[in-house]
Amino acid sequence: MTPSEWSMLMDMPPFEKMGREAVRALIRDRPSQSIARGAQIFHQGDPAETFFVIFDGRVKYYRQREDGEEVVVGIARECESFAEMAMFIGGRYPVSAQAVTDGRLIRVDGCALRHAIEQRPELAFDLMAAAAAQLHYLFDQIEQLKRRPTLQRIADFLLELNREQTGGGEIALPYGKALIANHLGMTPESFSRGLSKLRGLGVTVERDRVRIEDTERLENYVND
Amino acid sequence: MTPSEWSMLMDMPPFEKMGREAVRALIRDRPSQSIARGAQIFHQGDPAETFFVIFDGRVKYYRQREDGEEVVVGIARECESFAEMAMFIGGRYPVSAQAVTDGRLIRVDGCALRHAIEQRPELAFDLMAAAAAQLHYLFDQIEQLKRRPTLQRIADFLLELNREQTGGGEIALPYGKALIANHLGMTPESFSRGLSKLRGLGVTVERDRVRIEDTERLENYVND
DNA sequence: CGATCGTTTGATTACGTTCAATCGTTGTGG
DNA sequence: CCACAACGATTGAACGTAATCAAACGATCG
Repeated sequence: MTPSEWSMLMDMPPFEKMGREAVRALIRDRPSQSIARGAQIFHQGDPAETFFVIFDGRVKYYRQREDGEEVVVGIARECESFAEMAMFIGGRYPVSAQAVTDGRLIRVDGCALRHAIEQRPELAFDLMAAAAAQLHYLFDQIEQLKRRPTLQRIADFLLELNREQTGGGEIALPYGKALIANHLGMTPESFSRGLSKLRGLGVTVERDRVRIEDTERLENYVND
Repeated sequence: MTPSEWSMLMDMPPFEKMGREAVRALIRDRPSQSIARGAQIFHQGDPAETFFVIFDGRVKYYRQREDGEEVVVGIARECESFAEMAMFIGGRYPVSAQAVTDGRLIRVDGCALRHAIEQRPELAFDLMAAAAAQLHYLFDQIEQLKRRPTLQRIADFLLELNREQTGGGEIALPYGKALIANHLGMTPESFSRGLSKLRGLGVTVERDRVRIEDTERLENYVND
């Protein structure tokens, strides 16, 4: 685990409140590990004994349907943790997780975390805040899926990416378009066509680079 | 608060682990209250100082859009708590809540709950389990919205209701069809037409009574 | 009885999916 | 180095599903 990974970890709730020694005890013998694109991190239904902190890369979590189709329900990025809550219900992961880029992450043992909480109950609040944020995010997603057409979902997604990145209208799509489409709840074809239509509102796409001419315009199209 | 309400409360996590005295302290001066159909319980964006336990009736929670349209993201029923997590993120409710039937519920003060957790950290695990269950439920919903046509969503809903109720194929729809339609992410018209189509699979509808001739058949239609 | 609300039914439209073909890039082996 | 697969993305045509708009129906209530 590199010094930068340490500092990343120590800036995150709930670790920042624990102090260096406690965190060291928490993750003791588990070093951070490199993960290759496509690597399976866990499967839906696996016993959930750990959760994860991503130092680098992206991880999709998704449900696997009987017919083999995947439905993406979220994508986590560096500096985020995920599956924190799985350990508290039936001890099984409710989704599968797979790396969509090369990256690095660390596993945190769930039992150790429980012990830490029992000793310092305040830590529970951080976890609950994370859960609440996740719930909030899913509410958003449901609202979008229910009442927003594909074009607006795409525009929303681009604007959100823009906010996360430079904010200057120059966007790099962080993963393949098929995955984005799945994430947004549409087919790759619809996503592609949607991007084309957005040309009419000052959006140009080339490869995985997207350029928004006028952020304002797109925003108020989205909030029409 | 009636004795039956007390026993309902004392059978629920996290209260059952707290003991009668602690629970009494937790809800001290707040009696349970009757709620009329249509009563607003809280609005999206309101400061979240309490959460709720429903003794009787149903409560929808939903997002309010700028254009005034409502998008239902969940419906809670008797013997369930809701909004437990809202207090841990920004202190604002992320959704609005409204009673869809007459009913009774009780407010539980968030600060008092926090103190209870600080004294008995195990309680946090119950809350986290509730959050995890909620997350699980929302994952399900997203999967359904993304990949299931209206007919299957309707059939799923009926089968789920059947499981909750008698299990014998006789179902009473617990609230208006327009609300069910919204909950399932479709228009009332589509819901109505869907019910009609299900006649072909042995489902008869009359008023708010639904009868499933052959549960098996419907189930394996859903899981085709 | 007439008014209102919720539900149903009908006709039409629009949207997004599906199926299929093409294009462009990347990577591989001859 | 080039030819050729393999993959991801795009484009096109046709279809199907659900939304929309509009009207009728039925129950409940004053």
